[in-house]
Amino acid sequence: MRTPAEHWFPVRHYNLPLTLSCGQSFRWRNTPDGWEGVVAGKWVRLRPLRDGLQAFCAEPVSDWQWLADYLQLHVRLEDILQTFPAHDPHLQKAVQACFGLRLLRQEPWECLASFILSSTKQIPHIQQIIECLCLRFGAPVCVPPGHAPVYAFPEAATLARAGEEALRGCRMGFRARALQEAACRVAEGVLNLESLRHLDEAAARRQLMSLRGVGPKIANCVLLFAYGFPRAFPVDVWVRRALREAYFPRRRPTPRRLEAFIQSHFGPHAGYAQQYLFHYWRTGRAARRKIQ
DNA sequence: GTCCAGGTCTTCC
DNA sequence: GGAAGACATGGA
Repeated sequence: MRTPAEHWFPVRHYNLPLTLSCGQSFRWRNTPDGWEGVVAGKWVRLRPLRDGLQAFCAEPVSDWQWLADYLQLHVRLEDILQTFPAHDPHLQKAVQACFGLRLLRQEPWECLASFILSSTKQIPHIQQIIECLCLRFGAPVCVPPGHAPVYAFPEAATLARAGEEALRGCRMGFRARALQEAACRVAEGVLNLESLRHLDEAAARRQLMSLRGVGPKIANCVLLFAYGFPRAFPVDVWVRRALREAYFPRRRPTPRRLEAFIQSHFGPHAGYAQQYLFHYWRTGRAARRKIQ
């Protein structure tokens, strides 16, 4: 009989619901008992509790560092926020509205595969596709007694073997080809995702963009959410909208000028700023227009 | 029925 | 180098 494990992490300024639901990861579910997901192959339930987070696992855990790393609990949010431009009312409003939003440090393969599936899809659809993928191809993980079965994110080798047609069965459409090819490259070791940790940002981006279906946006998502490159700045439809409305209301900047603006304006933690703008624009646009 | 979604690739000028 | 269209699917 395995004994479940419980742990309390002290941390301040950590908005757990926002962090787990803001579109950087896709497998967390809000249940009456807390937020449930799979990290490092383990089923986890998380709850905000006092000045910290309470974690619950179905198996014994001797060392919780893997979860602290995933949640980036050592990061002092105030240190990051103070690097943001002081005179930027748009970003300041976004920070106020989304205070406590954090960036996670995800497993590279799951992050890469998830964002390959994200192109021109709404977040709920991405979640549906990934759930289907885990159900069909993922290994079962240990859950509490009586809990519905939960599956890990599938290994690259499993998806490589499954083939494109089987992947299409998860309703991912044309993205199946890119996912299957990426799975093959990773499974064969042609692309070594672990080795990217030792490269600089530009070199790691080039490696990721060598994959079909991975352009600058998806590469930047992986650089930011899985490898923690703090300046990586994914520009999707919402962030492009935010940048145009807030900083370029009159004329559209060239891609080169936009890139220069991003890196000079948002500073060393541009990626964090991006996530605040993304979530603020995506969720609060209608309400914000009423105020203006 | 039409539009749009955490894009990318190809073609064409 | 940049604009336009194709690519699948589902929800609003």
